[in-house]
Amino acid sequence: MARSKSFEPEEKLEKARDLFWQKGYQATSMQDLVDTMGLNRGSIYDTYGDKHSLFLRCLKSYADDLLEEYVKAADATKSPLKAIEKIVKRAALRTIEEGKTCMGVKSAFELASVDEEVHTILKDNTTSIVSVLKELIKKAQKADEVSAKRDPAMLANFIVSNFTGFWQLYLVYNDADLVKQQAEFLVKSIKK
Amino acid sequence: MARSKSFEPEEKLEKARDLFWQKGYQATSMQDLVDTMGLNRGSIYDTYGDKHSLFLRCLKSYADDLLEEYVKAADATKSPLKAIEKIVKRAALRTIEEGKTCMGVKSAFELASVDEEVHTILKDNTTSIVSVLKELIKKAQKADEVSAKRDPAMLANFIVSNFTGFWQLYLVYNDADLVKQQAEFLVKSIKK
DNA sequence: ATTATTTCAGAATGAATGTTCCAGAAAACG
DNA sequence: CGTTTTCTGGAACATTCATTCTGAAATAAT
Repeated sequence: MARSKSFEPEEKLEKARDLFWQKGYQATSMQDLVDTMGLNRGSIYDTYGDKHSLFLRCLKSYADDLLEEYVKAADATKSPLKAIEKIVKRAALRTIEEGKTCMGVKSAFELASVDEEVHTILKDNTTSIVSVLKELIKKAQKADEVSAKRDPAMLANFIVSNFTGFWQLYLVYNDADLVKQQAEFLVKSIKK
Repeated sequence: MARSKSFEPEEKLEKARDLFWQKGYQATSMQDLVDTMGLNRGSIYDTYGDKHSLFLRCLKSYADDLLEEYVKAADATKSPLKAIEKIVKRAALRTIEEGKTCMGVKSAFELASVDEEVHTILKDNTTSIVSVLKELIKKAQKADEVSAKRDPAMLANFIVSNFTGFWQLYLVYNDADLVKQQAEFLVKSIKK
């Protein structure tokens, strides 16, 4: 019988994901991937297909993890407004602490306009995250923590689009306090 | 005597800028530039230097034009709050109407973390635009159109970072109404 | 041990890349 | 006209790229 696979595909995928995440799609070469994944060229092509397929799997995995984090944060807290606050603060912290710009945002601006598959992944993911926030906002409105006059979908999109703003500000200014300040004001804007 | 230059460097630069703007830096090849600028390879290298120098000139020209637009919009209106509103609505319209994502935002996410010169251009430009908004906010506060409690610099950054959010939302959803809605809410957030 | 399959290192391929270079045509002015 | 410079098309060059292929070593079950 045959020799069995000796590496963990998911584990190697994570290394690829981190590399794409850091460098972007185009700037990452197959040689970079061979070096970073510690895998043979042939093994990569056998297991994941070509560079583009590999990237899609990485992006999908990133998006799934991200969504899961939001879902968990939404569940973990009693007060819906507190949950929103927690999510916003968490987003600001990720911006500051992760050494590299959100893979979703980066990929959106690099590829979403020319790569239909990338666009679909990002659109679905954004929609899911917006949806989580929308439900929280509805709950917050019922609990009278957020003005009922506001459209929940609109607010949810506002929050998510502000996260992209966090990344851009931090990319340009490298100023952690500035991002925290923005996050605080975002929460204030939602409340009233 | 010598033959004089038969093309207008600034006019050709504009074509290069539009191409970089649409495709991004890495995805634009010298061959693309030769085709689009309608110029010989040698002429491009003679006049603008290599690809990277050409890109920097394009980005600088884009950034300068953008800043000028903001300055004009800030001057043209009597009421400072109306000027801010105008600028925000204008940003939303640009997002919707221009066929391509803001060159500054795109370049930021593609290059700002690895290209010091790009980073400097974008940082300076952002600072200038934030500064224009900051002055408007100060005036609006004196005219009692905006709460004096808020830090003008913080609000100015909030506005600019929301513009990036506009681009991201439109990139993902292609929904003009959504962006307009976001712009309206942004203005509301500033006022109170 | 034999056989089947996966691993690996790296060569080979073919296309695309940025850049330089060259020869000739075009233009401006004496 | 003759000289000088800039234009052009395109060849040339050296890299780099994604991808495929080769061949041998490693592994696992018969």
